[in-house]
Amino acid sequence: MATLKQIQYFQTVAETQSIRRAADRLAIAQPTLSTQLAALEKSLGITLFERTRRLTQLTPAGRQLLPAVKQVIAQWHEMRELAHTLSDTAASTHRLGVPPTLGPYLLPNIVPSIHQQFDRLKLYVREEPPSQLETGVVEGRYDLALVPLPLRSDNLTVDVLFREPLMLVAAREAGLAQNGVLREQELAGMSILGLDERHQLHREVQQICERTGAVLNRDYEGTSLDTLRQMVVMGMGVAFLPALYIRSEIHRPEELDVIRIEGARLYREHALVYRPGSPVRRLYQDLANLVRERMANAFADVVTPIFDRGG
Amino acid sequence: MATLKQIQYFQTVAETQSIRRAADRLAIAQPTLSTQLAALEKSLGITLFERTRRLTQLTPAGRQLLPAVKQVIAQWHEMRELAHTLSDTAASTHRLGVPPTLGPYLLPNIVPSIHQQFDRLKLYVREEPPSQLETGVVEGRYDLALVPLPLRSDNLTVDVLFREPLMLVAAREAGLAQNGVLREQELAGMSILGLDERHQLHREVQQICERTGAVLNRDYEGTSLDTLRQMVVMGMGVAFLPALYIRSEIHRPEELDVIRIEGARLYREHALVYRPGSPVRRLYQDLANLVRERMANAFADVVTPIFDRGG
DNA sequence: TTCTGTTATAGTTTTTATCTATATAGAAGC
DNA sequence: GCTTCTATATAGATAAAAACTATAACAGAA
Repeated sequence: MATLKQIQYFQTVAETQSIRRAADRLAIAQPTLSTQLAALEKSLGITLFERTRRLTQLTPAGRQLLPAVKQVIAQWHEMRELAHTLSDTAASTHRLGVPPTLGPYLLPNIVPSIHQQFDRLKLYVREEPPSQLETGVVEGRYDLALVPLPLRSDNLTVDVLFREPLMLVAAREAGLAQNGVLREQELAGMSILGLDERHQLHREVQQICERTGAVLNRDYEGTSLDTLRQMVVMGMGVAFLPALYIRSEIHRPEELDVIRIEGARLYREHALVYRPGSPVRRLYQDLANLVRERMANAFADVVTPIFDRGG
Repeated sequence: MATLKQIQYFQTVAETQSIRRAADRLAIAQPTLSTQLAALEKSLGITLFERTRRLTQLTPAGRQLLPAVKQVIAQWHEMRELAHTLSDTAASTHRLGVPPTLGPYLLPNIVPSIHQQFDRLKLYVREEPPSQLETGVVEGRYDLALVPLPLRSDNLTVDVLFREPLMLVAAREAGLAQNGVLREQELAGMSILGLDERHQLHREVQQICERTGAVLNRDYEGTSLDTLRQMVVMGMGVAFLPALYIRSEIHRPEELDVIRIEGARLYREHALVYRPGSPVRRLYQDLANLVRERMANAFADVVTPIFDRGG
């Protein structure tokens, strides 16, 4: 079928102009080379060499085939070189999925650290709703994903990363903020703005409302955290926003009050998920740890890294 | 060592996302494929696939290696396609050497016929003195050559092609031409212009002079047939010029007389030579015949094809 | 749990690549 | 013209590998 070995033999004979010398250079016996050469010629349907006693040189057809043969060998070497580079698993491009309510506010803070620690690792990042991220990982469209807990699917490995508080945000003129703190009971009956139900945050806020007696306003729903913030600024109500978003995007505290709710378990939890069978799960565990450490070092006042659950 | 078969297997598994389906498509047993895949992964030092029960999909590293693998296979197919084209020996480029006193005046008349009969054959033509042409063929710099007889080397196959008369050419005003014919005896003592001794024609004319009693003028020697003709036109003497040259280049008979010498064996003979071991000697014999036939059909009045000697 | 479908492993057979030994045939030397 | 030298080809044997069959292991579905 014309093997790679055979075409390497071909090239060597063409270079040395001698079957014997080529056999020496290839460290094989001369008859082996003769037969392999004959086999190649037969499979190609071409006489490649003109054998005389003095020297073995290319026929016109062989001469013209040689560049193509060299191309094949060159491409093959290139492939092996690439394989060698990729044999360090941290040198590949990994497809990471992130939810739109987390990715833009988390990644800018951790991607530099990742590139610092894994200098040849590349990330291909896409945003999607968490449910699609999960199926995306299961189906192989992603290699790993950041998703909020709890998970829908149970056949993924879960490395819990950190807990992110949800803060109540209100317009300044509402005058809700005493000293930036509100007691849980005061939430009862309050009208809360949320995202539309395609977002995971919709359900999270809904559950908080059920627990605290607040009322989720379904008349107006935001399509992104930014529109939600705008709705609050315009005085349409109050909303729960994630701490990392607030830290990233709310730069004019004069317009908005950010209020911590005393006593309530108001937070969401994020995890890194990947297929249990992934041959590079060690790398993903390392990445998870890197995220936790980065959170502990630079965002301890905002989020709570979780080191001991999952994985 | 990472064989072509293995990387084809790799590609098929990547496409089908299943070892079993790939094995079916490749018409091999599934365990064979599993084993070969494992061998490839080992030799590359990479885990290429993430095997689950449901599907077998590429790892990040495998995904990035795939394009390189496809390149190798594509190049290989290209090579085989080229080989298929070249398997028709008449589809190659053959290196043809010609002497400067024949090539320019013969080739324009036969190359079209060659391309007509062997439509995919290509010729790479170079001019050199006949002695260098001979060694060129022996040493493999040429595949075949047109050379004048007799040959220096005896280890070449010789297909004699045709006999080309040498005609005496004189300036019109010399008044030598009776009815375009001169008797051999009248040459005695005549001063003949010739080419310099690097040309084969120098020796040929020298022998004619010795035989007929003419005198070769060594004071002025031409460097090409064209300069020799100019010398005759300028009245510096008379010269023997090959019939094919005369037919090609002497268009103004008013300036020059072309004279046939009665009784003298005034001609040179041309042959096609190539290495006896050449695997395409059949093609070269066909080419030789084509030249003879072309000469017989279109140049019977100028040259005499030789069908029965050599080859 | 059992059944089903997929991949991996074990053991065997077949194929192919390789070896050693030797034949063959030009080219060079005597 | 014969012998010798050197290169390639051929023959037969051996080793390596690629293929097969049978079966184990294992996850997901019924």
